[in-house]
Amino acid sequence: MNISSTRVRFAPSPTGHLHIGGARTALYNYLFARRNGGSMLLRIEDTDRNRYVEGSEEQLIKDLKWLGINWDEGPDVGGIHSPYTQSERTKLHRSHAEHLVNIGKAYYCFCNKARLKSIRSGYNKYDGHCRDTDTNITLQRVASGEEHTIRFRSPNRGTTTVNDLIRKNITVQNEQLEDFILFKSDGFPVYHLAAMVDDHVMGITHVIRGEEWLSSLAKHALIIRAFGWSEPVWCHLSVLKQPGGKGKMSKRDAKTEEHPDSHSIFVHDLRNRGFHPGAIINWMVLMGWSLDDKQEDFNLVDLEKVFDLERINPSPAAVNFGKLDHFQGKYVRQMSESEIAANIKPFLFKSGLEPDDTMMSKLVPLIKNRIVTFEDSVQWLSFFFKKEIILAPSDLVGKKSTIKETLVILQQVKLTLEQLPSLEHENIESKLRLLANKLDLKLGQLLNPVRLAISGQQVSPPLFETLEILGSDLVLDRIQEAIKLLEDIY
RNA sequence: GCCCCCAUCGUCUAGGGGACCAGGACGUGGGCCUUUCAAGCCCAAGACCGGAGUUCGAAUCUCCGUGGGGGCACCA
Repeated sequence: MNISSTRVRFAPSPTGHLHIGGARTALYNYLFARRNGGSMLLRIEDTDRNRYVEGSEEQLIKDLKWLGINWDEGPDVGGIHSPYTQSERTKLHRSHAEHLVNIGKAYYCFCNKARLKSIRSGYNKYDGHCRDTDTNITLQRVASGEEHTIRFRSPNRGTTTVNDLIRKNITVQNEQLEDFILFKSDGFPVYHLAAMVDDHVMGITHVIRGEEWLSSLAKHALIIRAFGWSEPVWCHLSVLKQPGGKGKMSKRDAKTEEHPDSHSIFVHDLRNRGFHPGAIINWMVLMGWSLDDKQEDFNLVDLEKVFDLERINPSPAAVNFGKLDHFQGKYVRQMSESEIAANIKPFLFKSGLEPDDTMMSKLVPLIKNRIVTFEDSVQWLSFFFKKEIILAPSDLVGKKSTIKETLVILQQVKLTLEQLPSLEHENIESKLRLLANKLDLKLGQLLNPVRLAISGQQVSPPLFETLEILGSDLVLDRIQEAIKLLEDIY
């Protein structure tokens, strides 16, 4: 085994759905590991039993895999450092906490929550009440089963300096630190201890995580130094901000009047909306990282070759859903038509439409430049499948037109189409162009009532192809229906 | 209240003392194309947070403001 090779981890807590902030952290870890020929681990940090959400671990794994982010070791695939679920490692954490007590770097604390609450009042730090109690006494109290925690003995003078890869040296005054808890009275470790122990034992070389950890970085470095271990390379990613750039990205669906182009920040919602994982990856990777001033289109394979921690931008990035749409549209346009068909199908079925493959192969070319998400296909195509379409007669009449004119147009078009042996779009086009000419109308003026009559919509895929696919029975029926409606109000 | 981080077009960013009256992308406005809507192509508007300092020279280095963000638990 090459013990010097790069090892990174994504270590989420199973408290809810994966959102794009977490996904982006996972992505950066994954890419960095692949770039360096190293290993990526997934570790579930579930030491807070109160916040545990049933099923979220499975969902998280599903979402990551869907995005194409994989790992070499983890709770689902195992590995030489199993288990990868933190709550199953508490014995290890406990023994490490006790070791710190033995070497004088930590101590048992018997203060109850009521007392802590009373001394804290506001932002006061722990007063060190149990810090200097005689060891023989504390050991006895622990042995007798008295409820206790283990606290880290923080230095109260001097400074602690830690180096972050993209932020350089970060120095804190030690007097700012308190004797924080390493091990809780419920028998579980606190994150600070558990993560550092696991990272060390699992051979993690680079810790790439969110900015929210920056303020406890000194604690983590102090723990590692107390054990006498060497530190990983630290790399703290900035947070993601709301679309407008004001405030932290919020978990609620951000689609509002202010941000009409917004989407949910949860990966599984994006998936259900019909986004392609590749588009999401391309979009996410650029929030806080760039290669240069030339290339913005990347797929996972590209990124695995060029991703670099040094080019991460430390300043917070606002989420821009418009750009997600852009990458998604681009993705669709470069996909093959059969691929698009395969992606669209589930959405059509979900809406109760039942396309077969030959139908799909005719339809996809008409909409592939018009859809953004795969879900969009539903509104473009549903009138092809419905038995009846709902029409308001007034919609049939264009703004600059009259009921009479519209009626004439529809009647003439119907007549023209009836005379065709079969509906082929080239043929329809030449005949209707002639008709427009004859009636002294622009082609658009002639076509719009027809579009409405057969689709029920102001906008539709290109009309001539649409008529061909619909077939003459349906087309003539719908035009006749529209004529009837107009006659009723005329 | 205290600590820490960050600061280039509306947004994502390039830039790392002279190559910058600051480049690209999304979005926006306009044009071309056109049967609607798109797609595509072309054009345009649009930024170095403020103030000191260092320097022959500052978007770039330093300091101070200001603004934004993160954190200060027997949460992660």
